Amino acid sequence: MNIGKAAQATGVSAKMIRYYEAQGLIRPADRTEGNYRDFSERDLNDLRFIRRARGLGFSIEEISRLLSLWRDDARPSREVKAMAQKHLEDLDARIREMREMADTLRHLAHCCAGDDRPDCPILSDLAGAPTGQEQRAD
Amino acid sequence: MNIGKAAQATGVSAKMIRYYEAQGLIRPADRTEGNYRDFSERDLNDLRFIRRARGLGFSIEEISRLLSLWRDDARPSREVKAMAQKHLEDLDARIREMREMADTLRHLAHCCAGDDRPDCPILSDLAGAPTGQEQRAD
DNA sequence: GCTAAACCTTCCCATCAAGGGAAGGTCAAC
DNA sequence: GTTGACCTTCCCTTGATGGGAAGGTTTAGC
Repeated sequence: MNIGKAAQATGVSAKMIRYYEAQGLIRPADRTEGNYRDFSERDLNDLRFIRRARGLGFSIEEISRLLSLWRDDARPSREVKAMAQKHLEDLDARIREMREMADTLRHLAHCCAGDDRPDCPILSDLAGAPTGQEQRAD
Repeated sequence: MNIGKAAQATGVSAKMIRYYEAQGLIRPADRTEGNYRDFSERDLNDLRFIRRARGLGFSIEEISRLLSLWRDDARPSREVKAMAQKHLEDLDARIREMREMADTLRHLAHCCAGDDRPDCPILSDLAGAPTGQEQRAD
């Protein structure tokens, strides 16, 4: 199966398949006489695994490790769980940060008249005016 | 005030100050005889504005527009509010995505024994096994 | 069996906001 | 007047992804 069909079958773009190969995430695909990549069913399964792991926000490096664990029949599930929990902490931290941004912004936008006049609490906040809502150093 | 002092005074690194200047976000700073950048109080205020706007997640391009509005005494606050709301939508969308990832991952990690045995619902999910929790195409 | 289109290959470039580091010029303290 | 701390510009790297060029291969139509 050539790269275009493999891309269609897995939902991973041809570009990204080549990139994953270059990064050593997947083994180099077989080649046809004409030097076209030739993907096996197993290759497709790896690509689908990668697509799902990307969908959960794992980095290429983390996915590389997850693939090794997946292929290792003697893996301790402890290791997989530890990776998941570490990634979960990262996600939660980033969500928290973004929620703080969003909450601040929501408050400021709510306080802004949004009309023809220039007075704007959003700009006042960015300019450093105290509002009772700015982030304090804890 | 030279770039090091300006960086300290504003919380924006010297690297980033030069970058913002190169990107046209701030006007080119004055120069001393020795070709050092020389920042005025007004420059510092611009840098602080940028730092706060970055803290709310605005992109360089958006900040460029916000700075123009800030400097324009005749701005309609409507424009600022519209920018804030657009950015807020982006933030909320990204938060939603990440929360879906985190929730899925939390469930999978919760279901994983995390011991010496190889059985692992996290890997099973990534490998495509149905779990009742995977994301469906709506 | 030829031709054109569709596909593949590699290689380089861009994104975005930041940092690293080299080579060389300037300034300040002692 | 030397030394060390600072500044300057320039280029490279990050991470995951896409764009596009130049050129080779395969396939479908005739």
